[in-house]
Formats: sequence, C-alpha cells, structure tokens
Amino acid sequence: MSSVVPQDALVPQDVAVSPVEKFREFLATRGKRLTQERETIVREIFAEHDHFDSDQIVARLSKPRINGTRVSRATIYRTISSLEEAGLIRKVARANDREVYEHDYGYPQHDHFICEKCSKLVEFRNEEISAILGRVASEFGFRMSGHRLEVNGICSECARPPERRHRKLDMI
Amino acid sequence: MSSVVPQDALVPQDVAVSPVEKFREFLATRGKRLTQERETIVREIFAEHDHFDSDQIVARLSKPRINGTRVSRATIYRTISSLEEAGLIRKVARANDREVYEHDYGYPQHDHFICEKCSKLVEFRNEEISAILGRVASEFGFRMSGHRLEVNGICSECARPPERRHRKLDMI
DNA sequence: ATGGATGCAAAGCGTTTGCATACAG
DNA sequence: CTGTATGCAAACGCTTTGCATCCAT
Repeated sequence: MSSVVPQDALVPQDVAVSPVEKFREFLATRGKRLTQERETIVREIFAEHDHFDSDQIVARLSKPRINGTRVSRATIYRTISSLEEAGLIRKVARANDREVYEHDYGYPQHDHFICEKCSKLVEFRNEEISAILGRVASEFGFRMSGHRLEVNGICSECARPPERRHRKLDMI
Repeated sequence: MSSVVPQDALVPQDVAVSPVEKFREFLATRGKRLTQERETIVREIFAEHDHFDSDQIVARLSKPRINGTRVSRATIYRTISSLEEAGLIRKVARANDREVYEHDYGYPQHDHFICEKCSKLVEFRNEEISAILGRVASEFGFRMSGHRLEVNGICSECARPPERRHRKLDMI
C-alpha cells in the first residue's frame, strides 16, 4: 500500500506535542499508563506518514526483535483502538477486508483518491468541500464532527495505455 | 439559497426497466439465468427504497416462508455481490461490522449524514460537490468513476437536549 | 497489595467456498 | 446431457476476548 502526497499542504504541521506525549496525556485521563509496548507501537506508527493496517504493524512488531520490545497481536489491536479514540489516528478506508488507518494528529483534513486498479491511495485537500459540507450539514440541523470521502477511479498511471519501454519502439 | 436538494429529490427516477429486468439482462451477458431465488431477492431488496445489509435480507428470506421461495444465506450473499457488479446496488457504509447497501439503479447520486448516536443515515444531494470532485480529479489525472462521502456527526434529534414529553411538565 | 497491562489461545462474526444435489435448456 | 444454481456446513480471515500471569505504583 503506497500513498502519494503530492501537495505541500499535506506535510506535517508543527505540533507542540509529540504523538507519544499526546497519547500519554490521553491515557492519563483514563487512568491508564503509557507502557513500553504502547510507546513502541506509537513510535512505529508515527515513524513515517503513511497509511497502514493492523496487520502491517503486527508484522513489524510481533516477532522477536533484535532491539526493542516485542508486542503481541492482541496488544497491537487494543492499542490501535485506543489511538483512534485518542484522535491520533483514524480509519480512512477498507482494503482487502482490513481497516486502513492514517495519522490524524498533526495533519490537516484531507480526502483520498483510491485507484481501482492498483489500490493506490492519493491524498488531496480541498477547502471548498469542507466549507460546503459545513453549510449543508447546518441546513439539516446536523452537527458535523468530520467526514470521510473516498473518490474511486483509475489513477493516471493505470490509465496510461500499456506502452513499450521506449517510445521509439512504437514506430515499428 | 440552498444547494441542497431535500428528500423529495431522492425519490426514484423514472427508469425504463425494472430492477428485476435489469438484473436479468446483466445475468444474460454473463451466461447466467434469473432464477426464482434471484428474482425473490431482487424484489425483496427493491420493495422499498431503504438501506439494508445482507443479514436483514437473510432474516427475511432464509426461513421457511408461507408464500414464496425460501432462499439460503449463501445464495443471498452471492446474489448481493452480483447485484453490486450489475450496478443495481452499492455499498454506502459499514455499520456494526456489516456492509450497508443501497439502491443505485434508478436513484440519483447522493451522499450521507451518519449520526454517531443513533446511527441514522440521512441522504443529501449536492451538485457542487460532484462538480468540485470532477475538477480536482482531473487536476490529478485521475479518472473518477464515483465517490463515497459520509459525513459524521450528531443529527438534529440526538442533538436536542433531553426534554420531558410535554413542555408543560417542565414548569413544575 | 492492587488495579492495570500483556500474551496466548480460543472464540466471534460476517462472509466465502467446496461439494453434493437439483435443475434448466 | 451439460453447465449453472442452490443449500448446507465447513472454512476463512480479521478482530475481539477470557484468563492467567506480570508489572508498576
């Protein structure tokens, strides 16, 4: 699963507190602790800005690791749920029967193109949409808290007709 | 001025062919037949314009029926998949770990509010959004085939502060 | 001590599928 | 006859959970 972030609007915003710290605060409000395992998971998830599913994290953390904590599947699932509650991550889509998550903390609201051929997720941002939604919601007396917008179709790469490696060969 | 097309815009459009007939045509192109079971399922699904999940249809059709065919769970799942391929229905959301479908054939494109409290789905239609998406997609060289937009929040009913049945009682 | 956290394995649950049987053309 | 469709039950795959153990305060 790859994700392209072509717009500079989607680089991380400056956030005062790191995801780990943010999570610790959240846990504290629930009388819970930031354990070694939880911290490992958060660091792994926020190591780079990319979409992910639970199984990918399991794959990386649940087998004996040279350096670092090994974390069980159960704990990973439980922690991902907490991270979602904490607002650090959110579900963006479903692919291959798996929930796909992305960072929510420290990144601006955006939506996604999903290529029906290669399953690539491409982020895009558009102010107008949020604005319209806010307006439409209020017309319905609906108190909007967020939205999820997936645009399906074929990405430019997959749409390109199959071509030989070099254009000149086409002249045969 | 409202760009929202309220409920009555979402009544069925005049369609030349009934869902059953449309499905028969689709099946024909695949060398398949419209069986008694398949017809029963389509009729049940299109009996009224409402969202549904597989289990609801199973509940209605998979037990011995006084009048009408009984249909197995497997056939219902298989037929719902076909209906989706045929473009007669489409997935709109996921609720309680189940895919939620709606009629796609004969109804205009629209989006949904989803109440986080009562899970109610409210349809709304807005031309601007489609227009913007078309524009943004083309900027990305993305060939858009459709979209899925869920707006989360609290519906007007659930947002209303809890009040006693009759206002006069409030005066006690 | 004590309540929270982890890991393991088993259970859950919606959905899919293999297979034997039934059926339509 | 031959390919398709159905029903049943078992299989699947992701996710959740019961429970014994472990750990931090």
